[in-house]
Amino acid sequence: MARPNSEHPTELELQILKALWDNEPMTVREVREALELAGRSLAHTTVITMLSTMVDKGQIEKLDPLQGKAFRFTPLIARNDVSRGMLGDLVDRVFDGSAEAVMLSLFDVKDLDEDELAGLRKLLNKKMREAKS
Amino acid sequence: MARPNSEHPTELELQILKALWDNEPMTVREVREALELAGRSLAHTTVITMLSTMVDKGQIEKLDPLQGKAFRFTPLIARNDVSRGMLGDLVDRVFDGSAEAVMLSLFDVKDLDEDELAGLRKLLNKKMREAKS
DNA sequence: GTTGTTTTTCTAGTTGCCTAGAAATTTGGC
DNA sequence: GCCAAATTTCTAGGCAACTAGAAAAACAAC
Repeated sequence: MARPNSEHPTELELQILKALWDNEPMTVREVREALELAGRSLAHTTVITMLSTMVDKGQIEKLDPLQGKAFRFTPLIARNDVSRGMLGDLVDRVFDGSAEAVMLSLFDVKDLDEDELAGLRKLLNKKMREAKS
Repeated sequence: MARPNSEHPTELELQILKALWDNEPMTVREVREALELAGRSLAHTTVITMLSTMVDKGQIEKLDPLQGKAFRFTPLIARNDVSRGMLGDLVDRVFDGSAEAVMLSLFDVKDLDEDELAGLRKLLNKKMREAKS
């Protein structure tokens, strides 16, 4: 019985994607340095292995070297698509699809001050105006 | 921030917890049937193994049989704590802690109608009134 | 073209999650 | 008490994610 295993990036894949989204394309060495800064120290070969599997999965693309010898990598999937997908998955799996439940938990998770709450309401109002047309 | 238990239940653990939250305590057989209804057919022994490890992890508690021979299991962790923890984790990991980004994605994830949006705004207004005191 | 560095390929191991069978135990029915 | 059925214990294995070393290949520089 195969696991449902949604096609969301794993934790390390996500960290790598975030680095690439911020600054694409990157060489293996650059990715490794970015991970180091993010507090994840990995061997060079480990990063290579990860990038290879991510290419196999179609998450990123391998670009030929410009002048040197190092391949460069660039993301093939969009940040918004990934975050939307992961949020949607969580909403369904944990909150049984209830947006209200998510919102309530969100209040608990982060201690939002008045300004932030006002910002959220602004978003909401905008969305409501859109919904009426 | 709210990050006491960084150990989240796994997917199957979550499914079992949801069954228990809805209807505790439950025997192994009852849990297995609930999982079956949820579309996850497992061998009896598999369910037992899972429940045992969940007891070891402190997620649930094993209660002695009442009249029969079957142990009963009841959750030790609250639904709200788990969902809050998992949402908080996602917010940090994927959305870099931005509640606004979550909200925007939430609009994309679910096609909320006017009533649902109104419900969300109601929640928000209530929260804002609370924030002022 | 030889040397030393960087990068890549190949290979392999560890861990956690999930899976379940065989055997042992317990219970209910007769 | 004895047997069949249900339940639990013990044990084991597969897979995905993550990790990285040794060896090979590519390159820069002389």
